[in-house]
Amino acid sequence: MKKVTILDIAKELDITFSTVARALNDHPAISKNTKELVKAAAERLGYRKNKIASSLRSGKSNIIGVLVPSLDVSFFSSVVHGIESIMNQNGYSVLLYQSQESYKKEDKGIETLLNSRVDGVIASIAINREDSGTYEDIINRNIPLAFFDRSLDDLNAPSVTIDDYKGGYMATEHLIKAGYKNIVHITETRNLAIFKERMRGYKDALKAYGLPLNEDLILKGNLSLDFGKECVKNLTSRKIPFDAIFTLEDFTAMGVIQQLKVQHINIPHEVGIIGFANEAFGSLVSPTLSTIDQQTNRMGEEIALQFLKMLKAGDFYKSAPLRIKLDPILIIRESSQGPTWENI
Amino acid sequence: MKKVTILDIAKELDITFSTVARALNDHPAISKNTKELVKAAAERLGYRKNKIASSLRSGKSNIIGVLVPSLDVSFFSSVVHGIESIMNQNGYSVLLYQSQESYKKEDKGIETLLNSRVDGVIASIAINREDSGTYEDIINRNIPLAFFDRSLDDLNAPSVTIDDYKGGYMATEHLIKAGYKNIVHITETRNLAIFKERMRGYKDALKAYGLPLNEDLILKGNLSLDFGKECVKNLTSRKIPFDAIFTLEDFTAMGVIQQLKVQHINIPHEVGIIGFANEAFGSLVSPTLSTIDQQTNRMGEEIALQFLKMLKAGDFYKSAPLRIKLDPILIIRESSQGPTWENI
DNA sequence: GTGAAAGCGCTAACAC
DNA sequence: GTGTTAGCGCTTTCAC
Repeated sequence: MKKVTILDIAKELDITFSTVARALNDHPAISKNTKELVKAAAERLGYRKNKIASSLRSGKSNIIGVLVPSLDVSFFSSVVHGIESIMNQNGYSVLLYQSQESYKKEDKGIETLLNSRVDGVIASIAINREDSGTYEDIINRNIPLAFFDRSLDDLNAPSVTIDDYKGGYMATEHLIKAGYKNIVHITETRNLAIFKERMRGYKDALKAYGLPLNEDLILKGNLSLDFGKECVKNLTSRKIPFDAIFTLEDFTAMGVIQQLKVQHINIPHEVGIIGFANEAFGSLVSPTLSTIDQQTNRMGEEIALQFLKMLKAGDFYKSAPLRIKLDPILIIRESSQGPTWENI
Repeated sequence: MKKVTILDIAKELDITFSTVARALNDHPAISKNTKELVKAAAERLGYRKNKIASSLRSGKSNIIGVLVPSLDVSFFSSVVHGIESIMNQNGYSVLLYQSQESYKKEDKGIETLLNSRVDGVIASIAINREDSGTYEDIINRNIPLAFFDRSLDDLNAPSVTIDDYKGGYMATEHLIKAGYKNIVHITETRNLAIFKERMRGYKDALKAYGLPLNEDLILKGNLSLDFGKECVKNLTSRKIPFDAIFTLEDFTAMGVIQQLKVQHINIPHEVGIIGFANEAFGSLVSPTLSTIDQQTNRMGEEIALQFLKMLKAGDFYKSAPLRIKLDPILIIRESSQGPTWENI
């Protein structure tokens, strides 16, 4: 099939290509009759508008760049799912880039997106990012930028995150109310605001309920199922008393559960557990895992809608950026039903 | 920041813009000295190549379209993860489109990708697609097309799938060898080759081991956790004897497990179970779920590499398309350890 | 209501 | 080794 342009349609109908262009774009000054003729001819010839040419000329690509650490993490793929759905409904396409949790690849990604002349960028930063670096380029070029979940708050860009502080607080408060007293928190060594916030929530909840803050009960490492196991081994071998664990995310919690089972420590009666993120497996494992839901789909949709507003508004960095914090949702399952044996 | 073009660099250095263009593209005929000067100036002025302009002129966008049902399904997000990683390493970007399992949205997606002048399309078809429809447009335009997992074999396009027949056979064979005799298969009503193949494998394995094929033991519905539960209720209420279940995918298997537990039927001694897909939760649930791994990351990488070959080769539809079938991997866990109580 | 013409920022063929 | 020139297929301003 030969590629057909508006010129071919123009020749076919013996009118000029500018009339064709206008007809195809539903320009008001074109008669209904002409429009119909043009559209019929376009269909007949198998015409497809060349978006590249129109982007070059108009300066708008109708593409937005989405930069995430990795689609292999369900949290991100779920948010991207939401973003693409909404963007798609509004006439935008999504150009995807994964940083693989490396700020270097992230910088390369921003460069690629910028070169591709995306109309905007939605991003969630890599775990090892130290400075705002290349992100500033986006702002300097006056291209809309928005963050979700992991944001750079120094930059004047809007963001949609969940309230991690509140999530940490809720999780800890739930354990306290369930009757647990020596609550361990497992967190990350690496420097990411969301994890710090969760820990801050943990600490404040303890304080609010008059429980002592014991630094021995805060364990730091690199999140993973195995790290969860290690933590349990570590605590028990050091004979540190504890009756509940709040982990920074669900996989670590799962490691904790597995190791406790190995050591025949009853969940939830001897040790209560709550994770964070509401991974799919939480409702399927035994005992089912209490957790904090992050409203991933809602986050994707919310950031996309926010972004569309920005695009319409035009002046992206004039006013203070909107920072939306979604409420985390406490999901209580079997793993934190309370130490009912404690009175024995 | 004003947008800077090769013309600005040319003025700055008092040379012509074509020299600048060549220098930036590392053209061999340009002196090392000039190249360095140009690159330094580009850096200094904050130049970014306008990919849109270069795509328009060269006819290559260096973007490939990826069309999948939904990123909310871990199988697809995992494959897309692999595709993007490889493409990215080879200088291509990924334009993402989700069909949401609707062939209408899929058609719209193909149109969008074609309009965006992607250099190729990698797709996995929607579950309700009946004809090859718009996919033919891609081929007619001589744009490389490749499928993964769910393909349209009528079209002359390469594909990477797993050998679903073999997977079905392996799963069934495993149950037989473990000692189960009355093996149920739960499959889909909707018409998708991959599910039919799994069933064909099931049937052939029974035959190969001299077990009778009982149509009562083949249940059809819409895959879901709830459907798994229903199947168990259905079988037990109709008092149909069975001692193992092979489900078309893991979530359905999970429903089966949950319902068997409710009815206090022991797994794996009274009933053995194997799923399909190796979802993340399989190793975390209790009992851990035997399943068939689909090599998702490998599939993504394989299809991407295959695709890059196509792009280099140039003549996309001249020869018979390569259809790569990856071997499924049997993963044996607790849920199918065999009916050791049967001898009691 | 339609036509004419310019130009978006590059690539690449042809000069010298 | 570098300059000249002609588009790629649209959008958009200015005519009439």
